[in-house]
Amino acid sequence: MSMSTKPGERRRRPTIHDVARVAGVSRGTVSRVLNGGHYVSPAAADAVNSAIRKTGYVVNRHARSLITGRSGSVAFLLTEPQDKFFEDPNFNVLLRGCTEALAAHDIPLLLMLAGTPDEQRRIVRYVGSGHVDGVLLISSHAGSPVAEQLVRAGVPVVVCGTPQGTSERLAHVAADDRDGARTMVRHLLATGRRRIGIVTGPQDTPGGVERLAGYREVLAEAGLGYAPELVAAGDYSRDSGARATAELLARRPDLDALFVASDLMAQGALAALAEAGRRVPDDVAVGGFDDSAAAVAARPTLTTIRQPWDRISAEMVRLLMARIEGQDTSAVILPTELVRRDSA
Amino acid sequence: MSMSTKPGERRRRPTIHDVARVAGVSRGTVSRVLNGGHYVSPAAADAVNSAIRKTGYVVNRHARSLITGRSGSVAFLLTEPQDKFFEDPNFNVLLRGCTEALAAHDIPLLLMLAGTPDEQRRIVRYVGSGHVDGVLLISSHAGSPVAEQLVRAGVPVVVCGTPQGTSERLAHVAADDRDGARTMVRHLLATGRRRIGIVTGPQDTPGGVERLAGYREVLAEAGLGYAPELVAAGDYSRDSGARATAELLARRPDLDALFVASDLMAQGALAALAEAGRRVPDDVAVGGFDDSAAAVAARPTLTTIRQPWDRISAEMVRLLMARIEGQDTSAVILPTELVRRDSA
DNA sequence: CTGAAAGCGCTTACAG
DNA sequence: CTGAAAGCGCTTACAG
Repeated sequence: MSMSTKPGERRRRPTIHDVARVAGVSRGTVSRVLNGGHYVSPAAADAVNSAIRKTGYVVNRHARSLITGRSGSVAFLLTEPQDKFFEDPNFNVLLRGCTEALAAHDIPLLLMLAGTPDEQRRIVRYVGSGHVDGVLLISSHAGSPVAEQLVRAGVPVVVCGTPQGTSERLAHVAADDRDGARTMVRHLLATGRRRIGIVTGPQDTPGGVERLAGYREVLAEAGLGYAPELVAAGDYSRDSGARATAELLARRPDLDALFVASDLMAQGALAALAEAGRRVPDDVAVGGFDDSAAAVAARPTLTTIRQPWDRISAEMVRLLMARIEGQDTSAVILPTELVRRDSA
Repeated sequence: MSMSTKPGERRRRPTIHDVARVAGVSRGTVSRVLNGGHYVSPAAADAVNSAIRKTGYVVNRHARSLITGRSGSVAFLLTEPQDKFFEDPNFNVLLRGCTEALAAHDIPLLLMLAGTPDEQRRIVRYVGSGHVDGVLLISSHAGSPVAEQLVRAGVPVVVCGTPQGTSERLAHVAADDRDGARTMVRHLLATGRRRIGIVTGPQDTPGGVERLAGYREVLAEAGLGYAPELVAAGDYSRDSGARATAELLARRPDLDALFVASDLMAQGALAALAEAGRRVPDDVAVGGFDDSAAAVAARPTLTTIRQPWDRISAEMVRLLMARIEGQDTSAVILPTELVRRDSA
């Protein structure tokens, strides 16, 4: 169909020069049409557009990026094992939200997975050499060195969740974990519960630490004190929620409520409670966290704390775009909300 | 720490020119060190390497790509709604396999999601303008126009699964679906079953069509003929497997075996059979397809057809690399294998 | 509104 | 082994 393109020989793609020749204008004029058509006569614009169609011209982004210093794309970077995220319904919502927010800027999102140190090296090098304009960094664990490496390389970065330790100055967007936890525990107290256990997230994640802190604050405030045997840790997976709950029941069979630091773990908790013959919420009230798809799918449906994922993703993109433009934006903390369903 | 970098003013990154100056060599020599160090004296190489460290130099990939015509990255492109894939354990395995196979070439994988026509346009434009060297295209549905658009734009593409219709000439890698189906149905026959139903995949997907075809072939070969009321369609989701199975049971309560065209749907089928009070495999034998994590997680564990995902991903990457090098590679069909567990 | 020209940061024959 | 030079395909002041 095309003239003598042997297999193995890539057809030379038309350049701006070919378009200019066909249109009978200079390359500068073609470029002006390509970049918004300002300062171009209608006649010239028409000629160029039809020449573009005739030649099948597509801009060479490497050349453009070399000059503008922009790639026109943004990375959504996961620095943890992929399975964990794909299992988590929050992740889906966040990914979709960011994709949509970027689409409004006509910017494609590139999802990058860097679960192993080896992959992290590769990705940091790739990103650091300019192939994206910025990074939306998703990592449940706080101390990841990737964020700092990227920042040091001069890449605009916005983190999802509150970074801990030295990297506190990173731009980030997060829900108010501690306040959400307080709200839930107050709700459990308000329904008359007094022996309230907690299944926490990992203690090296901000959500793990903050939600536990909120729980302790409210119990102290209610004069109930802190009982270590009412605390068990999960890793945000469904199974870990079941395991931790079984543990708590063994230690404190008189448990009358459970605050579980994620909906997915709460699903596991419900399974463990059913296995142990406890009725929810009659015997044990259960409160989750996230208001993810898992909360609605659970039986009974979960009373939970809503994280505003749509706003989180929108704010992440807004902050990142601002950083890319060179503004020195910092952090956004968003409020949570109690969602009452059947479990508490 | 660095000299007068006001916020909003990006620090000028060191170029090859800076490195050359510090090292006291020409830019050509720096470039040679960067590209493998051939034809460079040890002394010059040392000087360059230490100058790179001193300046914090990182190659500008746009400039490099402009010359080499290569971006050094590959896209893993999904042209369907993301949830569907993330729910599917096969997807995880395929993604990991491709990531690893590319890592051996030191090439980062860029995951791109293009579920909506709008996103597809954006991604096709982005990819077509040269930002990746090739595309691994994942789509359960056959007729996606994305593949042809990419090929027309001159982008090397390898498809997972057998493309249907006009795009048959696309390079692709697939398991032998039809033969796998034949193997499973023969196995069910060998265990004495005679009223064998099937839950198919969507009939606009190659797996949906081919696995049904294999089922029909073996039944014909066994002289059992084809009973339309033994056939129900699912969409590869767990729920659809449950629904289709309930339907079949209503139509043919005397069913004694079920071939379900994916493990995930087979999990749904098991749930529906349990609900209907049927014992598996005593009353109804169940055969799945994929040998995914779902097969081992199911109760009873699933007898299934193993798709060699590790080989599929390895072959996809191999074909794509060959295409990128300009070779005119075509298709690879890989054999499947019966895996016996408890359900049949 | 338009063209000629400089230049983005690299790689790669080409001479030596 | 090394340097000077051309050139990849674009954008963008600069004159007109």
